[in-house]
Amino acid sequence: MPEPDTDAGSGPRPGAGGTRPTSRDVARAAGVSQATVSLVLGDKWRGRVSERTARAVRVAAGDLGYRPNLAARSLRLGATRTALLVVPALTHEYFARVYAGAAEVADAHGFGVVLYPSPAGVGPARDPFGSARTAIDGVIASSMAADALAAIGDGGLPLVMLDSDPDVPGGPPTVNLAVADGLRQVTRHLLGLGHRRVAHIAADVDTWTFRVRTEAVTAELAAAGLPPAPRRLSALDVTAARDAAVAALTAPGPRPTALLCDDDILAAGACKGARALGLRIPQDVSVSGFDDLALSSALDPELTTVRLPAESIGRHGMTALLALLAGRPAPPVELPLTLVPRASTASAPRG
Amino acid sequence: MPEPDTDAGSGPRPGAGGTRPTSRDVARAAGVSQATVSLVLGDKWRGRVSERTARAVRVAAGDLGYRPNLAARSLRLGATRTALLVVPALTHEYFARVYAGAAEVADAHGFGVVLYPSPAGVGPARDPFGSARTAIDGVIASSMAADALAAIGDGGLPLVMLDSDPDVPGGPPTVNLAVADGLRQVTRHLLGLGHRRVAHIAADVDTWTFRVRTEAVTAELAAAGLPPAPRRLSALDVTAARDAAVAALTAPGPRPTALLCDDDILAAGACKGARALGLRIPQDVSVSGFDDLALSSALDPELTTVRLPAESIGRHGMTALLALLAGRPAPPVELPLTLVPRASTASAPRG
DNA sequence: CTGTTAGCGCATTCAC
DNA sequence: GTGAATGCGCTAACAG
Repeated sequence: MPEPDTDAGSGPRPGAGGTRPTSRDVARAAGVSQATVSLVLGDKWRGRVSERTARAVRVAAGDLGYRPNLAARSLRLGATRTALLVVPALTHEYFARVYAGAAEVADAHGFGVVLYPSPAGVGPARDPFGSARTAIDGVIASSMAADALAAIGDGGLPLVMLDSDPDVPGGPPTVNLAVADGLRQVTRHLLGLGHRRVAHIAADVDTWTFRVRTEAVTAELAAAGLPPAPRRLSALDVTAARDAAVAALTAPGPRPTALLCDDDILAAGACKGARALGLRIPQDVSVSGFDDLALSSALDPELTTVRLPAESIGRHGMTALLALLAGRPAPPVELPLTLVPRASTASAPRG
Repeated sequence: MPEPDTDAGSGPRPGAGGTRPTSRDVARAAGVSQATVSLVLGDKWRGRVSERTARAVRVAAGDLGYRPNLAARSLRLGATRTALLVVPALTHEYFARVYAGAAEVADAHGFGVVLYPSPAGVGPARDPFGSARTAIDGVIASSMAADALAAIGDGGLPLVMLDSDPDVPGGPPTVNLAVADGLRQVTRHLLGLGHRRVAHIAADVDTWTFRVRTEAVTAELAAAGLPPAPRRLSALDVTAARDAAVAALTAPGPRPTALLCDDDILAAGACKGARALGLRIPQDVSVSGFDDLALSSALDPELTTVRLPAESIGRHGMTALLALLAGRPAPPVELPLTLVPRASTASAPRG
């Protein structure tokens, strides 16, 4: 046990064991009333409390280690200044970055963000108030499946959707990535390198973001006068992607010269699959990813991929939610994506 | 203003726009008093409320879509049933899994978990109540630097440390990984393959978990009668690790035949470095990681690494915190680690 | 300029 | 077995 810290002059113990100091304690210590304390610490005393008193209050509060009781404040205000960020998988680097962005602007506005990892993307999310049981002022939902939305939206809470279908008529405000454009960029990149036989390794996940990817690839190939890419569905893990890539590369007919993958994880699997068949990347087959995860530059060769402004979408999402909470409208946003060409794609082999 | 309720048979709107129903509304709807509602929904009406009344209450509550106001409940109970999980980096898969484990047992006990990503591991964490401003009953801190702990520990809140020095005298309860043993296993694995010149690519991070790794490697090599491994410090990213590996492999003297890395990320960089020098893995040089991230099997060849029971440590951490909150002691825990031999390590080349 | 008063929604005594 | 009263800590009205 450490000695009690120097109970010399400095006053009562800061965060010590017993009970936490209340605003009344601060008031007593400063020789003022509770209301004054509230005003001073709430930063709304411009012309109502004397400078001297204000300082006294702050000193007393600091001395006592006073922390306002959030529960009481929330109860009184009817708001918690807390937003819930619902993500399909916390394990994914992308969502961590979305969180960081959201938390940043939240913080600047005195808001907090708590995470609710919706179980496995599948099925309607369980009660968000079970796991992240904080009282919540609003919800930001990222990349959610359609039905999962229902469980959330029903909460009657202000809602912002990230990376989700913006064309739902009465739907919530959305902040989106220009996913379609991103895939157009990849497709054009591959076409520009002379690839004519491109296989699409697609994520087997039924969310807007992945549906759009398939459409974009198809449309862009059609625009170039090419037949639709043979498509292989794969779960979002390396092993499944590996198998999908092997299947794509060994299918009857001429072998694809490029594997366009919905995601960096899939691309990692695709690389393994190609190599397992003795194919070199990018000389024999080009592979492209999507997301620009740390993974994409950990691989060898580094992945050509598309950078997603994850923090930015988080920031915009929180900004939109704040607008909603303030009764202002939140116009839809679409953020541009940039192609990051690296070593995993090269000119199509001749023949 | 909505009409007073009960105009149509089915009753008032569930989660509709206006105001949320309170327990008093439920009481009125069920024709009982507020106290009865509280008892029924709090599941403590064993012999105090009649079965019929209880059902009526539950029906009314369901009908109205009643949700207890957490703020009010917390205020009354003096506890929030919420724990704060402090992690140095949310972007890391490991912490996501720790969270999942903690959330699981929390959920089973009616607790919630909110995350606080302590900025960049460096410097004392900023006020945890700024970002995750929920009221908190206790804190679980994972893999924190020593000084960051201070800011947290001062909160006077019950605290459990994960993956941190268990030998601090008056320190908080700890739940630990047998990190030292894990590195001993790796070291022995390499020695068993005939490697005698092992370089250590170490994380340039001053936390307990990494200090222990270095000590364990050193001790194990000494036990085998070998000189200490040449050590290269690297930031926890692929590029830095690549450079460190190149430096290690091109240092004067005989070339190391194995790179023992503190972490899978470092190992990924090490692989790139080795390959950049024209060395094959594992024929020319073996590389080992630590963590068993998804990355480790995305690489080619797959990494020999050590699996960390991340979910388990999260579960144990929450369990310990619950014990603390219940006034019970939380005995220290140490979880075993298992070596996962894969393709990135092989017999030392002769010569 | 400052103090007094009231009430947010809930869980809990204590009467009945 | 049930209802009426009380207070958690805070902030927003008003009164001085």
